Formats: sequence, C-alpha cells, structure tokens
Amino acid sequence: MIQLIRGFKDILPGEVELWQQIEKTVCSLLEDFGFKEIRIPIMERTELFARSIGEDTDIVEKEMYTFPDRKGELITLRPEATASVVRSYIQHKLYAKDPVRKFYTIGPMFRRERPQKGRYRQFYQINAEIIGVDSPLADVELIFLLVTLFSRLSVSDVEVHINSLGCPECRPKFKATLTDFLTSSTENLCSDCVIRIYRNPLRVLDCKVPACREAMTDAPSILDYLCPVCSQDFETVKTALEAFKIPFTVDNQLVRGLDYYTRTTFEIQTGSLGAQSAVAGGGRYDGLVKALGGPDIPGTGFAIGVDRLSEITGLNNADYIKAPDIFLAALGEKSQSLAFKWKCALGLEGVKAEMDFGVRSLKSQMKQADRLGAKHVLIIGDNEIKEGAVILRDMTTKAQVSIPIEDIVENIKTKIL
RNA sequence: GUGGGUGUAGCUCAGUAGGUAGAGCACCAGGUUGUGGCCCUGGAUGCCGCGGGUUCAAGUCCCGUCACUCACCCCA
Repeated sequence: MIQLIRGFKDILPGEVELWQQIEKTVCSLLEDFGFKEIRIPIMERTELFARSIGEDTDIVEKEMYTFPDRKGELITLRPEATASVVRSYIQHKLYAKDPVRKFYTIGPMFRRERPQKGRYRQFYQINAEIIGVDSPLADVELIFLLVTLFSRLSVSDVEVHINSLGCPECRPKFKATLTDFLTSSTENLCSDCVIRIYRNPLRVLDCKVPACREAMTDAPSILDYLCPVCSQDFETVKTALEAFKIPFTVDNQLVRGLDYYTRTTFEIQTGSLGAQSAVAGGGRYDGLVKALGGPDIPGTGFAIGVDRLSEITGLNNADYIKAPDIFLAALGEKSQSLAFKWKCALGLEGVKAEMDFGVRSLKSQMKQADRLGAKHVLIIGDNEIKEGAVILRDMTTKAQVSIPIEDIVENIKTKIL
C-alpha cells in the first residue's frame, strides 16, 4: 500500500464540509470589506523567499522544500503567501492603477517541520493583505476582521496579542541595546539563545526555556525604544482597539519568524491547541515592496492557519453535511431503469436523489435510505408500474402517498421541496 | 534535528505466565411474499506496522526499522 507523505493529510468528506463553511465565512467577510481574491502559484524562485523572509530565518534555513528543476534552477514550494502576493503586485505594476490594493488568497503552504498537533508539512492559510496604506488604522482593520471572524465561527478561548517591532529608524538602536544585555547575561541563557545573540537577538525574546524566560524578565523592551513616529503609530492602534472594545494584550516579547515585519505585529492565540498557540498572525511590512524591487510602498497583512482554525471552531460539521432529498427504491430491472432515468432528471432540477444500483430487497434499500439520511423514499416496483403510480414515503412522518408516474419529476418537486 | 508514547478487523480497543486471534460499533443476510431506526439469529473481514533474532512454539521476549502521535524547536 502506498501511504501519503509524512506531515501531509487527506481532508475527507465529513470533515471537508467544515472547511468549506470556514472558507465561505472568511471569504465573504473579506469581500464585504473590499478585499479582492488573488491566485498565486504554489512554486516560486527560491530567491524570492530568501530575500523576503530572510536568509537567517528557520523557514529559509531548514524548512523549505527547495529543489532544482530540470534545467537546474532552484525553485521552492511556497512556505507562505505574502512574498508571492507582493511579487505579483510588483510584477504587474498593480500600484499604477490604484494606490491602495486589498487582496486575499487561500491555499496550501509547505514547510518541512516535524509534524505535530496543529502543524503539518502541507498546511492551509487564508491571507489578507493591504498594500499602499500607511495609516495604522489598516492594522486595526485587520485585527478587527480577525476578531469578527473568530466570533462568526464560534471560536472561543482566543486572545489578541500585539507588539511593535519598530522601524529601520529605531530597531537598530534597540537591537544594539538588547545585544549588550544578552552578552552580559550569557551564562543564564540556553545554548540556542547564545547563538541567537549574534544571528537574530530578537528571537531570544520568545524562547520558551524557563531559564531564558527568567533571564529575560529584566531585558530591555522594544516599546521603550520606539521612535516618536512608531510610538505614535502604536498608540493609535491601541486607542482604536479600545474604541472597538476589542480586548488585547501588549506582549513586548512577541516576535515574528519572518524578517520583513515592521512596526505593529499581532497574533491571535488560543489555549486549545497544545503547543501551537497561534491560529492567526500578521503585521506590517513597510519595507518589503521596495526590498523586492518595487516602489517604496507600505503594506500590512495577516495569515490564518485553516488547519488550526478548523480544530477550534465551535461550528458543528454535521450541520453542513448534505443528506439526499430523496432515495429511489426500485424493485426489479424494469423499475430500476425507470428510477435511474428519474434520478438523473431530478439531479438536473437540483433535487439530490440517490438510488442503489444492485438488486437488493426493499428492506435493505430502506435501511440504506435511512443511513444516508434521505428525507423521502420513492418506492417503485411492478405493481406501481402497472397502476401508473408510485409510492412516496416521508421518512420522518412515515406518511405514504401515491403519486402518478406521469410528470413524475414535477410531482416529486412540488411534494418534497 | 532531539526526546517520550503508540502501532492487533473499516473504527475504538482487549489479548492475562510465550501455546497458534477476540469484543463492541460498523457492514452483509435472514427473522417480516415489497417498507428504515429497536430487538433476535447468522455471516464476511486480519501479512497482530515491516525486517531480523531467541525458542519446539512469538501478537506476546530481544534488536533494528518505518509510521503515527505528543513535546522541544519554530510558526499559521
């Protein structure tokens, strides 16, 4: 037997209905807020991700599915979507027509990590991006959308965490101060963090090793080093969230794993997913468009982990599984070919009709209809053909009526819909 | 990449001191000459994850390996 690839998964009927419902809810909300769908490829040149996400990040360093294609060019299965959206935005000069663009996209991402609860090697994200707006209100809009969404999807046990990572103006100063602090307390840090001091000191902030957490309680906070512009920006975000009565936690240790983030970052965290607490995350990436060769245009966006979301939504999958409207139980060959004709005609009319193609007793066909959850059963046998009328049974009330074979499809439609 | 747990029927799992494979649910048929859910009776189904070793004999013990899973790490 050939098994699926490690860390990949099948989403089977019975589960997929919930996904459809989630996608429908998210996409319609985003459409209502003026976001347009964009579909981007699943593979890109490796360079795109190296330049946007950052060479020194874990994603680029050890998690990407990268390989040479047949002509030797390095290509990568996308580990995230923002880079591609921005690439597309620049390539097609989408800024030329309209200075502000709002996109959303949905699809699989790939990261070769060790699989775990809420973490797969192929996982699904819904991304929303606002490109061309400098105002922090764009960030607030995104957070507002996420909160609305989780409420519409009956997700409980979520918290909004926000932080500011500063800009090229103030971040270097903080980085230097933090590095000094870390260097002076090396003996209290785990071995990984000692390496991080030089590679990416901000990462030490969200290390989960207890000793590191302890050592970091006195660490300098980025929020104390923000330049006036960033500081004002962050205040605006907080004030607007308060105005919307959205509860949030300022978490000055919230760090993103992608280098392109600036200023406001946010994460929606849940307590119900074990170690994978983030169901959605995002933030501002003001330098990214320029870094990828476009004009100096700001951007902000979020990604929702659909796999994780589907596990914590309060929606009940059973509510979305569609049962047949009618089951046609035929007895004998002649009845069966008639029933088959009707079944197809009903399907064209939007009536979900099912039947069995084998030769089975009426009892077993009734049982099958019951199992499928069919609301009605149409019984047809030699007697019915002779009399020119078939029996329509309502499975809930057990009431049976005789209906003429003539204009059968119309008759059924008016009786059961 | 590193650790822990688990792999037996479609699903959930039992399998006691090594002695040659079980239950419940689901499925099929019958009890009811052409009527579902409840009940009763009967039936089909397993490379006991894979490979090797110990033994007269291995689902059971040993070694290896793979997969799943949880955690570290990282993130959505």
